[in-house]
Amino acid sequence: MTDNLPSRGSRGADRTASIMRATLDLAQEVGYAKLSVEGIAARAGVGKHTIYRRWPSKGAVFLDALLSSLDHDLNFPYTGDIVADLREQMTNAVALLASPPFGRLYAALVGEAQHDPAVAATLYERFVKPQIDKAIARLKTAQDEGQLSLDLDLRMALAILYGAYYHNLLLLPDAVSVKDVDAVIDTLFKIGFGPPQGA
Amino acid sequence: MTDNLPSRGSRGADRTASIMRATLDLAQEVGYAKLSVEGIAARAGVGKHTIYRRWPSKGAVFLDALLSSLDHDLNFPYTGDIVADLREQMTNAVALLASPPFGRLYAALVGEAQHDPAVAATLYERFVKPQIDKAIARLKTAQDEGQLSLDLDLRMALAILYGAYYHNLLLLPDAVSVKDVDAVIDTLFKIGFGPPQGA
Amino acid sequence: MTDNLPSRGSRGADRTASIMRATLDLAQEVGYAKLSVEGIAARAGVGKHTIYRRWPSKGAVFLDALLSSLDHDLNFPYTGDIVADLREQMTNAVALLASPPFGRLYAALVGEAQHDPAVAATLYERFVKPQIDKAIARLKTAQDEGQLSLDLDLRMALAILYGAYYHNLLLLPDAVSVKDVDAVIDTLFKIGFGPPQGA
Amino acid sequence: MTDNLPSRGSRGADRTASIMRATLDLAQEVGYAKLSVEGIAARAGVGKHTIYRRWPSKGAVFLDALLSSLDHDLNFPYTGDIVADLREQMTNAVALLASPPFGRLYAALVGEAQHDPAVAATLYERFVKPQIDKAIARLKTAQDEGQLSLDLDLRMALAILYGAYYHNLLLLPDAVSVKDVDAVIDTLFKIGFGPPQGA
DNA sequence: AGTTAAACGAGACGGTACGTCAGGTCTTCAT
DNA sequence: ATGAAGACCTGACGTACCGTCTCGTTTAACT
Repeated sequence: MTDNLPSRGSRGADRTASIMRATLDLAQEVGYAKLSVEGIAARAGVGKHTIYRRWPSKGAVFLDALLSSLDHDLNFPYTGDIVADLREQMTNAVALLASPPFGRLYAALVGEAQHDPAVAATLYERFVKPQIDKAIARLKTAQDEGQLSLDLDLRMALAILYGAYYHNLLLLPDAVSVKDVDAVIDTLFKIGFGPPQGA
Repeated sequence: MTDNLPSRGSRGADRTASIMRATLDLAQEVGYAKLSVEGIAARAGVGKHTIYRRWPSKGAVFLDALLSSLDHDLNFPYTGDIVADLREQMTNAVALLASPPFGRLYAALVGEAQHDPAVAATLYERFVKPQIDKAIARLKTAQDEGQLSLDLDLRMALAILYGAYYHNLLLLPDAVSVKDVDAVIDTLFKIGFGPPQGA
Repeated sequence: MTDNLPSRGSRGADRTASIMRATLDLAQEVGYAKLSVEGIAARAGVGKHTIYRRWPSKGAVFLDALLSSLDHDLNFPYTGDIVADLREQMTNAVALLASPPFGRLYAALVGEAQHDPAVAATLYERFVKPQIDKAIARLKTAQDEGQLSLDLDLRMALAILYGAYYHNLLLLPDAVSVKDVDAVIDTLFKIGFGPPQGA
Repeated sequence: MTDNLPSRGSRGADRTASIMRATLDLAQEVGYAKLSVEGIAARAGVGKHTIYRRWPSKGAVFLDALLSSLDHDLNFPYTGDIVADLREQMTNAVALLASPPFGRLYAALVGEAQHDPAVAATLYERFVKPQIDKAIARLKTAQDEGQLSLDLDLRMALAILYGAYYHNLLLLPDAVSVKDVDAVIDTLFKIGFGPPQGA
């Protein structure tokens, strides 16, 4: 969606940038629910059609605005220690996605994806799947190196690792903290769900 | 919300029931996004005001309709085996919340909660928190019985257990299956995230 | 169109009145071409839908507003002298339809009727035909009384009598004057189109 | 307006012709009300700017298209008999302006003139005034020859002669017929509005 | 023949208004 | 005196054209 710029010139890019900015600004000011294409257009000093020419819905604009704004580095490091690397990446991810102002906005985006299949598809293709692929690749390497059980279903492992974050972000009233990452990783890698060791 | 029935008589209950039914029917037919109070009123043969008198928003009606429709038993059994009991309850829960037609509707409800704080609060109070409390109680019992590590943060453990389901329901395009419950429980209780046992 | 008031109460009449007033005011201020339903609604302090509920187009609102505002007496007197009676009625009519502010507005209405068949039909039914019928009746009486030739096609005679006014109003840049009525009547009844009498 | 061709070459004339044709075609297909500069440009295979370079508004394009298409001979013959000559010219004029497809289009043009002063001015200068001037000249000759009363106000006489046609074209639902010309001329020149001759 | 400047098609652009839909409030009437 | 019906104001929707403005591309006149 970002790349359907008109091939004609650089005007398109300028408009796009101001629309993205206006979208984020407004979303933070009034919340996603009260965001409107009309409002974005007015704030960006742009005709409504200029928005509809590029995006099919308010959700799509918002998705682009949010994703392009958090184009930070969420890649996995490789130190040879899968636990340390996971902790590092997840801490970065949660710091980005759970801290103001992006936490509520990202939650709103995931929420909108439940109502709009197009947003869901784009969110998956543009953000979720790439992140999953990178994570799976790192886990696979660790598994090959003997750091993870060969019986581990990596996709399920990933859902478990990240699931706690989504569970808390989307269902609990309290904000998610980066410290929760440590709790998750310690629980999964050190403590375990089984009965006490000494038993 | 269900209980602010008019004290006058039993007519209120009838209206409420027909509104709930109309809401669910419409939600399944056109999807949550295209649901409207206007449509619900028309379908239920009821004035709009009769709905607004009871609920503050379409999300609230939908929440009531959905929760009251899945008023099934999601309690935890007690057989003395925490793994078996968790498996039993989670299987029931996922069977209910992930299978058609409730899967997408429940996802839509969680999605709406991201946009509407009132819905979020009600969903939490009426459904999420009670379920969490019951789960925590069961886990606590297991911990006291020595079936779970004393180091386990039960709230985090719960987020991990259920998180995988929410992660997959809300982010992945594929439907969630009850078989995933077994995978989660096996992964957490049997396989573990650590290096292979024999290592 | 005026009478499709809701049978429910008197609110409708109030809204209708304020819409009519706003329409006329705006039409005089900015001209018919720049009149808009949106503008009328804003000026009348009314939702657009309240207008669309009653009228199908801006032309229809304008027609109602204009016709109901000039609900003056355009009936024919009966003094026994057809020439005097025609002069009287036509003078009244032209004084109303040709003088500010109604002259240009009435011309605009006739103009709109050329673009919108619904406006044309309503204008004809509500205004043109009733006026024609009254005029024909008066002319018929005069014919029966021997004041008009029996060979006279009354419908054509009427078109000729009034035609000059419409010709000048719609085609000439200059304003139409009530004095033109005398000229028309004198030309038709006194001077005639034939060669000079003495010839 | 037709003659502000580019001094550069003959391309301009080609474009103008295709624009005129597209305008008339579209006007007949969808009616004047739904005509748009955008539609004309698309139909003519021409950029919008090419139209705006030549004409200030859709009304102006339409006026040019219509007038240049009916560039027939509406001049007055001179046989020495004013009644015959008037009958001849008016029959030609009405045959042109009242018969399909030009009748409704010409009415639409007169209608548009009521909304757009520029169209009104151009219509007057380019069509109405020249026709009036020719008619006045012919009437003046007849008056000088003793075929018309010296008391006759020729401008008013003209308005009366043509007025019936405009009255019927613009106000009545029925189509105007060339036979009406005979009725008008017979009424004015033979029958007269006065009382029966024998009286 | 090569250069240059206009006219050109295409269509993006900021706007205005369209006609529709739903939100949430308020009034009327029937039961 | 409760509730169905629905009028009402508001605000946003997504669309259609407006008239202006670049874009590159012909195209014809003038070097």
